[in-house]
Order: sequence, then structure tokens, then C-alpha cells
Amino acid sequence: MSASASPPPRTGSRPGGRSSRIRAAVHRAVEELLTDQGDELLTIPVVAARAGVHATTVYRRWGSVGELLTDVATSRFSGDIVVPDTGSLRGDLERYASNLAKDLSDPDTLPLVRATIGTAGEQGASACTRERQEQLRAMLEREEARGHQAPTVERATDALLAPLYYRAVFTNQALTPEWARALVSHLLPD
Amino acid sequence: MSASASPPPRTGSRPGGRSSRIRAAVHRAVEELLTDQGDELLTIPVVAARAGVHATTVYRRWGSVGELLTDVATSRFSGDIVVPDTGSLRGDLERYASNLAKDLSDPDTLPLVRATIGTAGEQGASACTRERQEQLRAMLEREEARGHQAPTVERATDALLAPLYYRAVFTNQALTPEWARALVSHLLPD
DNA sequence: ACACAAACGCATTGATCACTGCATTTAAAA
DNA sequence: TTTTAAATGCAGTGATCAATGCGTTTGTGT
Repeated sequence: MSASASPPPRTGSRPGGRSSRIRAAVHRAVEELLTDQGDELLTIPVVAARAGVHATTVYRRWGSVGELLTDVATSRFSGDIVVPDTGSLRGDLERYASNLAKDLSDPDTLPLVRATIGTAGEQGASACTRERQEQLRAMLEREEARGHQAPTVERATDALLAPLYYRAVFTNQALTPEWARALVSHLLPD
Repeated sequence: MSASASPPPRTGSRPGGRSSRIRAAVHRAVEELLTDQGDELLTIPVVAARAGVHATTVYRRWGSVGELLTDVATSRFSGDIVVPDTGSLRGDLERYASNLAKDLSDPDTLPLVRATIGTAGEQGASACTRERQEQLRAMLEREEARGHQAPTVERATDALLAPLYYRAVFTNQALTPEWARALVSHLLPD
């Protein structure tokens, strides 16, 4: 990956400066192109044109479509969902799962996940889920800090994250909140 | 999709005929290019060259990279795994899950799944899992035919297929047979 | 205000891609 | 064997892409 995929420019990095304005425009262009993607393939000149920026800039800042998608996915999947704190693990997980279900149902999200996986491989795939893993871990560790037993991160991933992402990516079934909460019931014994 | 994605040619369809020989060569070229994919993107001229076939042929038979990948994925994920029949649902599922884990661990498989999802979207994604869904359904229905209770297909998908595919596609953890069998234990109450 | 470095816009180049008529070969059918 | 339809090979076209060198603008530090 290029050294400036998510660049900390020594100059011009003020929020609202030109640099970050272009970054936002390019990100928005990528998401727009992915949603109403007729069949025009996602390419750097196309993204640049849509963002009102010269292709050269995109080539130099991101280098390739894969790195660009990884960057978009990383920022898209960061901070969007807040780790809930309802007092109980079950409550936290139920709210979290249904939030994630809603998030994955966003028309913008699915194409982004698919494209990132397909174009950026390992890097892209982990960009789509790393944050979720950490959030899950946070909830489980908090439960243990309360002195209660909690499932392992691995087990919770298999029981929650996996079905949510699988259903979104591989099927066309709806990710309903009820179904998401049912996943939690299967994970946590009564 | 083109009318001849998986063509039943009225002539020249003998197994071993030229038509099927080219099809096999193209399929093999796709898989080879996906495995040792330096960073050369998968394109029709590249595939054709690797297969020793003219690009025109590939364009006419498949139309686009997406449809080609869908075709490769469909045939790759068909018949490779036989539905086991051990006499008990638990035995069937355990063997099936660990077979699938092994299959998904094949170095050829993962890049194919990722590329197909990314390029062929909905079509491609379902091509990677439809057969698995049916196999799972077959085992569950057989159990019910024995007069025993069995989980729903949805539940079994969430508990088995989802973790297997999720771990393969989104993480870099190993898909061990032990872990696969543990998934079955969580699905089936003792 | 001034100077400096970084980022961006612009024009251009070579390479590759998607695609299309036309000739040829293949293989089944008559 | 002859006929016939389909599939493939071949050459070429316009369009797009990735990449580069150079001048200009932006924003920061002095």
C-alpha cells in the first residue's frame, strides 16, 4: 500500500482545507458510483470526473482503485455505529446487532463491501470488519469486567458478525431487527 | 446475462469436443490468474491469452468478466463436495462442515469467491453459495424424513455456512476441522 | 510580507480494452 | 459424402486507462 493512503499531510490538513475537501469529494464519488452502478466499472478517471477532481490527484494520493476502496471502506465503517451500553450484555448485543443489520441494509453499504472485497482482497476485507470486531470485543470485555461470564470473541463473531455479513453479502434476504436479535438469543443461553 | 453463458450448443457439445475444451481452458486460466494474481487485473484479453484462445471467443461466449466469473464459480462450487450420509444429522453436518472448511481453505477458492462477489455482485455471490444451501437443505430434510426434529435451513445457514464463509472471506484465521465441528455442536443441542 | 514545500491542475503518451465485420474451421445432420 | 449451421480465428477501430513531466496554486512557517 502507498505511504499516503490515509495521508497526514504536513500542510493543508485543516478540516475544511482543500486537501480534506477533495478527500471527501472523492469518497462521496466512490459511494455514488457504487450505488447506481449501471455497469460502468469503477475506475480512477471515472471517480475523479465524478468528484470534480483531476485523475492525477487520485492516482497520486491513492495509487490504485484497491487502495482507494480500502480507504473509503475504513472510514465508512468507523464510528458509524456506537457501542451501546444498556447495562446488560444481552441488551448491548441486541441493540448492536440490530444497528449493524440496519447499517448493512443501507443501499450504499453492500456494493461498497462487495467491491472492496473483490478489488482490495485481504486488505479490503479486513477494512470492512476490523472495527466491528473491536466493538464486539469491547462489549464482551465490559461484561467480564462486571464479573460475569461472556462468550469468547471468536464465538460471538461466529454467532453474530458472521450471519449478519453472510446474509448481506451472499443472499438477498432482508436483515430484519427481529432476526438480528434472534441471533443474540442463540448465542446467549437463557 | 448473455443467452449463452452456460451454453447448450446444438452442435459440438460432445465432452471432449472443441467447445468444451475451450471452456475448460478458459476456466483454468481464470483460476490460475486469480491465484498468482500479482496485481494484474483480471481482464478478458488476459484470460484469453492465458488460455491460448482468442479474446473474441471469450467476449462472445461470456460477454463480460462478471458473467465469466459467475460461470467459473458455479461450476467450481458444484459437485465438489458430496452430501455425506453417516446415518445421523450430527455426523452428516460435522463431516460436511469440515469438508467445506477444507474446500474453502484451498488457495484457489478464496480469490475466486472474492473476485466473483466483487465483479458479479448479486449473481456472483449466489453462485458461490446456492449449491451449499441446497446441500444443507438436503441433509436437514433427510433428518426430518427420519422422523426426527431438525433445525430450519435458515438457522443452520446462520450457524454453519455463515461462519465458514465469513471466516474465509473476511479474516485470515485458519478454517480448522475442529473449529468446523464445533460449529455443529453449537447448532445441535446435546 | 516573504519564502518554501506540498498538493493540485493540465496536456500528453503509450498501452490496453471492449468490440466488430469477415474468413475459416469444426462438427453434426441429411 | 455432402450440406449446413455454429463456433472460432483474425485484423482492425475507437475509446479508455494508467502514468508522467511541468507549471501553478495553496497553505504553512519564518
